[in-house]
Amino acid sequence: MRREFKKKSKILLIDDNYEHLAGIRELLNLEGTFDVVGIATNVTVGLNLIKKYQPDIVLLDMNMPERDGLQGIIEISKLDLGTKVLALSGYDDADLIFRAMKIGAKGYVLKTMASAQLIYAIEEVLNGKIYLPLALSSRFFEYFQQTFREESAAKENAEEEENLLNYLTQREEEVLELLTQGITYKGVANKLFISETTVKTHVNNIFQKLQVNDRTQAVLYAINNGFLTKKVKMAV
Amino acid sequence: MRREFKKKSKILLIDDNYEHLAGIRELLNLEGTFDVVGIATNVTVGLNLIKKYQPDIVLLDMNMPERDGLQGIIEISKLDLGTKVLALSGYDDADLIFRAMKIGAKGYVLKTMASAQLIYAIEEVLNGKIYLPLALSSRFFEYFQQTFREESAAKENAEEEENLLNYLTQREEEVLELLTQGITYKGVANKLFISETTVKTHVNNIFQKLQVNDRTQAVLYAINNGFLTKKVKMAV
DNA sequence: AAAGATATAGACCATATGGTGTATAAACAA
DNA sequence: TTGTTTATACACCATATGGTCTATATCTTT
Repeated sequence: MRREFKKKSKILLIDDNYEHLAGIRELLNLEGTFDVVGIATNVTVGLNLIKKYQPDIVLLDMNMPERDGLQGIIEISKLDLGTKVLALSGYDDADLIFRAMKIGAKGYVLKTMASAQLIYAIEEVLNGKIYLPLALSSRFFEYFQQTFREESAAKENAEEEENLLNYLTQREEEVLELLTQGITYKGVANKLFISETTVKTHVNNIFQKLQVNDRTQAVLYAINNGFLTKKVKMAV
Repeated sequence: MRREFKKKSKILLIDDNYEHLAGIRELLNLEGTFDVVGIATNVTVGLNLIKKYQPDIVLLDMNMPERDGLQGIIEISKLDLGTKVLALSGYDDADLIFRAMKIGAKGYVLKTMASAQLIYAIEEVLNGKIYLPLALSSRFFEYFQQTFREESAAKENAEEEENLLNYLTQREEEVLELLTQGITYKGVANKLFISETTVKTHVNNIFQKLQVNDRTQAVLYAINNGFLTKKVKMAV
């Protein structure tokens, strides 16, 4: 009796176009190294099949009515079965690609692409890689950079204009930090082991420096000018 | 006299390794379709050459001391000459790739890659495309998805646990919105054409519903629970 | 018709907050 | 040594804020 050394990878297909669904199944069966454990024409059915058969990878059509592909990716990842999702779509819509990749698709291929490329994509994803064809990654990056361009432009402006927070002394920063937590003067005094009047003095100085005239505005200024993020800031 | 129909693309090279610099220059000169207008071993000199020669594309080494590659990309884009930047690096450091692409590099290639691939990358970028070799885009996406995984996990939690903001009435929301702008009760009263005591009543109800006991905490709750972003929220 | 939710508004009181001025000790810079 | 900055602290006072209760007019829902 022959032992099977290489277990076939379990694949599940979800696509509202049944013709296409059947076509891919044929293709994958012919290929021989895959085991198509199920097909579904909508996400709801697909999810049940995934729970039942626990496929290694799901080929998921993005352009479906009702619960669409993006939602599908989210639902599948919520199942927490480690199922990999390879997104399929008829169009190279940059926004769709971006969102799909962002929420965790392991790859994205067009239906118009050669079957060999689909097979390759599936294999790459099964090997734990993320696969996005050059043509699509190009679209992705345009969108990606455009998205961040505005963001960084805004951030730059914010950093260009002088930040009044820089004038605060060490102690004043500590006080302000506590204020941004909604703590009362008395509370601040206790936390810092100083008297309440001292806190008031610091607070007044903070108001002067930030050119505001009450707590709320000071807190808002701090939040809007990166006071909190300074300490946490990702190096992205 | 022969007319030149295809103008050679102007290229500038920046790399602190002179050997490598000279090597690439040779390669590009042999290729014949490029015109290497300058080479520099640091960003400062490079910037000056860019201003002088206005190259179409800059090959920029990422791993340089002092003003490094990332900073270089930023500086170049600040010149606002539309100069395209192709990042060069010895390593496939995911973080570096991610950051370079984020701040606008048009491509990223490894020094170890075949010269044909470098030429191809340059041509793609010159044609207005963004080029990231499959091996690198794969690294990029791993990092990209990881970065967003935590973010979306946090967001999901925030949305799962019931948001006390949902209990606010229309009017209370209006009042809260004004509070988040640091406006005083009297100010709110004037803006909404109601009496100050009415504002106080609303505010007290808001405190009850949000389970806080002062303005600052209410504002913080609102900010931390997407009160403001609800209206602006990008669909990213 | 009755009950409930909402927006309005007042009284009363306690406390928190903000404004201004003054003062002292320590650390530091000119 | 003198002047500056910083952290500390208090007095005094005005106003803003918050807590609780009551009350009315609409409007909706049952």
